[in-house]
Amino acid sequence: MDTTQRTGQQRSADLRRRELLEAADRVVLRDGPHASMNAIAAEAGITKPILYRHFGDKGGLYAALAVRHTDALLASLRAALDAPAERRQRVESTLDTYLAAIEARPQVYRFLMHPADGAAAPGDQTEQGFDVGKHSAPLLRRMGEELAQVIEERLDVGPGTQQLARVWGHGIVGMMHAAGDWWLGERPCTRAELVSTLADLLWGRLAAAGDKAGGPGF
Amino acid sequence: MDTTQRTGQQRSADLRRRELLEAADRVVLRDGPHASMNAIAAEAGITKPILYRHFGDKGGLYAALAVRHTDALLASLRAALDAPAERRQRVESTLDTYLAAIEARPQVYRFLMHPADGAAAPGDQTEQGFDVGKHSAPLLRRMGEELAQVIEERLDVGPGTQQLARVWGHGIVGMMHAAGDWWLGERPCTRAELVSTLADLLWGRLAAAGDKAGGPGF
DNA sequence: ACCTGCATGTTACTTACGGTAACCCCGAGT
DNA sequence: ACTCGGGGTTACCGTAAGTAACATGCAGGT
Repeated sequence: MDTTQRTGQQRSADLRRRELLEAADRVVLRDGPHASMNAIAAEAGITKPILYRHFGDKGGLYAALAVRHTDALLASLRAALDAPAERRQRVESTLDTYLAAIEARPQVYRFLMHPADGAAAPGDQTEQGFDVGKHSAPLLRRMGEELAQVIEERLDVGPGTQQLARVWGHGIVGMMHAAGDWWLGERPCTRAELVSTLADLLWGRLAAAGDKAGGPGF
Repeated sequence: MDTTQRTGQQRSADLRRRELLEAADRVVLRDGPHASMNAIAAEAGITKPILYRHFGDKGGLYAALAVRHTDALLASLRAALDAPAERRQRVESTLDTYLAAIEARPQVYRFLMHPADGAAAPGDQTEQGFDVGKHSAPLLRRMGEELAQVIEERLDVGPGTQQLARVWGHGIVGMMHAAGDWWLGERPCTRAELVSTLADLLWGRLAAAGDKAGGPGF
């Protein structure tokens, strides 16, 4: 086959793939992460085997979907993180960007945080341990690494910066995630209040606070 | 039926339930969260319907299992949190207790962090939104609330303490969780180093750090 | 002794879903 | 006219959740 033809086929295949992803997106956003391959295929106007030809298995499809959304969110976060402003301002802006994203499209959020679930084939277990320590959604890991890199590049904390940056990166992302998840479920305050309170925490207000009268102190 | 007989039956049922939970525990710890009801029943020396009679459905069984382990872990954490010592010491001790627990029994950790997955019955969806904002494992929520309560009881941060305590509680727990998960997977440093670095983060070292030379600062 | 009530247990089934094998159709190239 | 490859379908398998109907064993009342 010559180059032109091959390109044509490639293009067509890529377009098809995109259409399928769009359809899958609609279904997942409508039915949640438990959407069946049949449902997705039906939404796309085709049948299961085609999905499998394109994505291998359910994990592959979900991974492809997740990468799209994750890339988009990470781009927004990078923008907030790179803006020219004071550090506190930037931290608040990044937190707010993340929270605004999960608030605007909770379904996407829910989907991204859900681990693939389709990794453990029967009888695949090496030794007796399965996939310990890989619970977190890829999105969290990627955000953690991204933030770690920014911290390492920009912050001066003496020796051991690299290690510290990674710990802090994952830690801060985890803080943001957990607080965001809880907030999204209960809505106990405005987004701005949440952002400010979290930034306060990062700014050491926990250490600075006084003990409450009467107790042995916290 | 008179009281004696009823008590006897109740006791026996409770004992049976405990035996079943023990068996389920063994299987889940051996095969991971994907353990089938058949496997669990086999381990207990019985068959499926009995499990269903006792626990309703798979979610029920898993919830019962999770509560056991969660209670145990929370008890340890409370102990560390309530020890008579300086605040920083206590925070570090609590972090270390958590990390030691997930390090010692990663399988349990993995299981606890895994959402039940068996909540979405087909056709149960109210409106078009499913269970947005309830992604986090029950363990995380419970730890967050617990910590929030301690903070609120012990810390003096002026007005709005209650709200702030809950945000911080969930935030700190999330930080601990994400950092712990990452650390458990990559083991980039010792547990003590991780604890110390995280405590540093909570103690405001992020805000206090200087900008790296050459950049616009973080 | 016999029947009744009830918890305990079983086999065998249904349903749903991920994944796959085998076949089909149609347009392009020779 | 003929085959050849890509896009598509039907029909199927294996597994696992959940259930219905049937069997068994042990109290207690008559």
